[in-house]
Amino acid sequence: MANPRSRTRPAHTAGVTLQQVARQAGVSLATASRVLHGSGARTVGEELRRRVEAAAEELRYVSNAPAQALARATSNVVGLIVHDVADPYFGAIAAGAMRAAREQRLMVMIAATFREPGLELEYLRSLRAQRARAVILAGSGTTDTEATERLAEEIAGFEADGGRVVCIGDRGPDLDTVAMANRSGGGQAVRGLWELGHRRIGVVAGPSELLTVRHRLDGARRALRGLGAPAAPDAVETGDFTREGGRAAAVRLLRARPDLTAVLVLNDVMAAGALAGLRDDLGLAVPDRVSVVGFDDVPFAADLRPALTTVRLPLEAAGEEAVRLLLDPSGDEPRRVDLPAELVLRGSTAPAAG
Amino acid sequence: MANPRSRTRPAHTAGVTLQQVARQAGVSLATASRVLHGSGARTVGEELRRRVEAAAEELRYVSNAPAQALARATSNVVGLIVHDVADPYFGAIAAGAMRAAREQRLMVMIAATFREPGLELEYLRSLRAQRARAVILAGSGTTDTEATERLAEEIAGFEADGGRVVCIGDRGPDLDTVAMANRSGGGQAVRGLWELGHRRIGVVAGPSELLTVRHRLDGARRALRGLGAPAAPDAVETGDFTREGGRAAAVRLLRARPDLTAVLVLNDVMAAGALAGLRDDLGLAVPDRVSVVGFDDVPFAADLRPALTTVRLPLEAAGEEAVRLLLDPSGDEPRRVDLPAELVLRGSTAPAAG
DNA sequence: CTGTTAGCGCATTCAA
DNA sequence: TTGAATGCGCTAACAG
Repeated sequence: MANPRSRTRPAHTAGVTLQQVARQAGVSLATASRVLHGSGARTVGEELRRRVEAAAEELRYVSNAPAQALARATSNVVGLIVHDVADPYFGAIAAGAMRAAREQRLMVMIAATFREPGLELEYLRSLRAQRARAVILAGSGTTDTEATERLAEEIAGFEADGGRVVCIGDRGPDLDTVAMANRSGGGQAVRGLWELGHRRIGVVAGPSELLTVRHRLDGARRALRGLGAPAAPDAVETGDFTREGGRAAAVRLLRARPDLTAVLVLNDVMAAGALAGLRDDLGLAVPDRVSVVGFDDVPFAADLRPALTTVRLPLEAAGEEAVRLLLDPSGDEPRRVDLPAELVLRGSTAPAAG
Repeated sequence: MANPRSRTRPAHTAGVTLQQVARQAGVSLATASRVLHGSGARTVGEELRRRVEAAAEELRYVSNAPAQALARATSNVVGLIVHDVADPYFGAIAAGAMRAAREQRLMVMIAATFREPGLELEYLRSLRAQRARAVILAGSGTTDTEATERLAEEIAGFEADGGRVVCIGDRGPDLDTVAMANRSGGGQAVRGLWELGHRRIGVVAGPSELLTVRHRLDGARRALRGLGAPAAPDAVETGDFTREGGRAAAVRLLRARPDLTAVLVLNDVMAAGALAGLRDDLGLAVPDRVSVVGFDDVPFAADLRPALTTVRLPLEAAGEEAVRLLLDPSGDEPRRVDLPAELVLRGSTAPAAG
């Protein structure tokens, strides 16, 4: 029954330690530490350096990050809290963050809340326990003041311990944040439709407690008002930030307001669902009967048919910037990086009929 | 210039330690440890327990995971190495893994190699340094024996230290693996096309050094042979596992072999590109002129137009199973979980013309 | 340039 | 049930 190369192993056969490497190289622990983990400064002689390196190689030494973290009181781990890694929006942000992290030799610990409200707090706490050097809050803020309050406390605690926090999207004035132009994007979308002749424009929105949704919607409304749009009762339907949520909301919207000639959907994943709903559930042609604009410009947006006109957000760049902010030692002032939005016209929009 | 709530902070104001909690509660360090981190066993009296909990709460104690990891010689961190988090294939796997990790109260450290060959090894090493309790290798294995060899060594070392490794997709007979039915899927795709009357079937493949590609292709070829397909020179074009790679390869393929009536594209992301290439670059109607089958059934596959017929793989389940294997203490025998593939017929395939 | 020493925060024997 | 003591692997003064 025994394998040639047996896979049995006690909990932890322990690994090779720095001490062992030092002994083997005939130097002190400190010297071994200096050559193997020393911060650049060539403060060790050629000969000893060589011996330590040889010993490490020979013994297949692997450093112990937790021990280092303990001794140094700081780690090279950064946390990234998202709603859902499978969502292309967060996938793109995560990709950007990981690319930047690689350059800085940081490891990324990702936590997904799966949109469960309390989990963000819980994960921030876990990341704090891990002594992550910093945490990126990639998900949207919320109008739930109670939750926001508690999160703020946790953030303050984390920062008091020397950790850093960067938010993607506004969460509060005294936090470092990378802000994408959600308001401006909402405005651009509406103006784009307006220029195509659309006057009755509806909106399919995500959960109204999300700040991101609020901002996008706000931008759209402001633009509408600025354009002198009829002060009709708002044509806004809300759904989950998912494909099915978008589908259902779009169907509801156009059933209630068949006079609409255009719909702004506040995220591409929902827009994919909206396109399906309009076509399959309602038999409405896009863009001939109704134009559709999405938000985010996730990778598949251009592959939908009709190709989705959408507000492009620099998602990967946001992830990269967040990591950059993390490392850039800040003074007393909170930092802020603003990233632009840009309307990308594709096939899902057309001039208003009539 | 100073802020009301000043954001200045020394490198690490240190956090509250267990020792402090113990002192505040008037108990020993050991007792505090037992109530706050104790493994279930109610080994501490009501009274003391209460006092410790109160002190922890009051002091806002946050445990120090690196210190625990050091003392216990084991952590609650698992690593997940993928090619690209923004790729929906890996996004889905990651989502499954994170869901399972949550149930087990594990933290997930994700590393993305961005398809750079050497990085997998490097990250495995880093994860080993982090003393991750286990690592999931989600990317495909390779035919590069040199690299495979070195990776195997690293894995062996990691396991010798008590770490566990699970591969998604075959990498070797003595490794725990979650295998998705790539061969079977390739066969099903071909048989599906055959039943629709297609006899001249081409393949758009990913990088030929990837085992995943090999297996899918192998399954397709086997099926073709079994069906008595003409032993024509292979109609296979290779490209990157990306949208653009798929587009270019599909265009090349149909330029070289305009007689083909169907194309199997070995992954959905490439298939999206292929659809675009056939339509926009070559003006070939799908499915009327040529049928297209993808692989994976990523979320957007059904939203492409025509909706993509594809081989569905249980991606999320694979991620979940991998975590499950990780925790399930194994005996000496390597484990293996086989997950099925299933052809999903949608609009991108049609009966062969003529 | 190199070695000695004293912790980092915690889990865990071992005694009491 | 509780506490005292030891060490996990490493870094960072501090001395030489």
